[in-house]
Amino acid sequence: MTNRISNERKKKIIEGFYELSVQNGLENTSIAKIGKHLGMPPSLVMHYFPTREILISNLILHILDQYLRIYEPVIKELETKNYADPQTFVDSLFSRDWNLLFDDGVFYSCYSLIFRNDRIKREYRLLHDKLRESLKDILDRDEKLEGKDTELLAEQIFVVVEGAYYYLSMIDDEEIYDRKIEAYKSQVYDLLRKYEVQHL
Amino acid sequence: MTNRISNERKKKIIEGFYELSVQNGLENTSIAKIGKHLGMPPSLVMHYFPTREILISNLILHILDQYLRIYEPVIKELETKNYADPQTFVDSLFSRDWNLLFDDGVFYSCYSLIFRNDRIKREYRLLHDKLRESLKDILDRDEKLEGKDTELLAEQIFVVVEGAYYYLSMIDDEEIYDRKIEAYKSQVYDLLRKYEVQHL
DNA sequence: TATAATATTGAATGAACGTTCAATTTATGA
DNA sequence: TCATAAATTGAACGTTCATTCAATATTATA
Repeated sequence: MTNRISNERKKKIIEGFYELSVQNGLENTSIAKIGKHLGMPPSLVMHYFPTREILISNLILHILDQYLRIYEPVIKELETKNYADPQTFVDSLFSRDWNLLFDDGVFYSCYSLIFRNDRIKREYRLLHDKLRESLKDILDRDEKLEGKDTELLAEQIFVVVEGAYYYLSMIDDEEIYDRKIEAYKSQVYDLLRKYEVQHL
Repeated sequence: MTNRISNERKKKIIEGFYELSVQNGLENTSIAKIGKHLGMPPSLVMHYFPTREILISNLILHILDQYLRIYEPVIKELETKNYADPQTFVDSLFSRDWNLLFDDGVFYSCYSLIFRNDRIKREYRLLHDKLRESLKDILDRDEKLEGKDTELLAEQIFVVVEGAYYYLSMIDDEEIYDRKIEAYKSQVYDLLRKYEVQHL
């Protein structure tokens, strides 16, 4: 392959960028630092990513990709089993596991860029809409929700999930954290129940 | 007063910092730029805020202060009238007005700092807890909610509000924006209704 | 009014920034 | 194997950064 080396390098650079951003923050991670971290001159970094803006843009694609990947196994499992259990999906949304796989600091740093960069805004929007659609698909397979506005329900569930993690990021105390996450989870269950009951 | 000039200067500097951050982003606003913006040498900025870190810390206090001030009139009104109408408060939470008074870009930029700065995290936490307490106070005055877990209700309402604005920041289309905000509002109304009904 | 404290200036610092470029090494395809 | 293209190097660019400092102007206090 002509561009095998190129692709590998690009991947390594973005990963290095991500790692350093987790440690020191996005705004404190320079091209020179990335180069040093990977044992290459900054000019090589710029050979693959001509400007810092492009570099950041690719970092964001990487992050959004990782984010989507977190949901993948759950979505796949539900698809192969061909059995849709919304509760399982909701549980996985609130599971601690994937919180460890992902650094919210970098995610929110990049998120804050949407306010002055329309392309980043569009990419972020796309990710969130994809996640909502995935949930809608799962909800649509639940017979108890037949004929219901599952799009709206999915939206409402994610609003709770996203508001929950926004606030949870400020909580250090594990006990409080766990208590709150249970409260949020039951808030989502209530939503599900409300929709199920409605057609009686 | 000995430090009248000092206080005025400090205020002006923070306000200038905020204004430039709205325009160009927090990470692109340097001490030199703040000085130029206000017609003073950078050394004067540093005379009042010895390091950039202190400057940012004060910017955050300023932002949190502004944030709280948005809710103040509503809270005051409800207190003086001594009549608690949760719905009015919820409406004001979703009113477009205060969205114009406040720049979410700077707010989220500062928010992203909580992940690597414990003091900032604590300050952000404090703000959010204050807001939750304010809502709880209002809910407690509603006889229909007597004996209910209003603390939990307030928490659940804010989770929706915060999740809502997180997602709404990605929406440019006014029509979609308005439609979504109505959906989120009724989601909160449902929460209120659920709690009211429960004791029947 | 004299003195001490504070506010303000402007020049200077070295470090780090993103970026450019010409030269060199390595890999690829004919 | 040879030519061409891609990968890699290292030095250099001008700019901006946060910060320091000594000197001067202004204000407050006694």
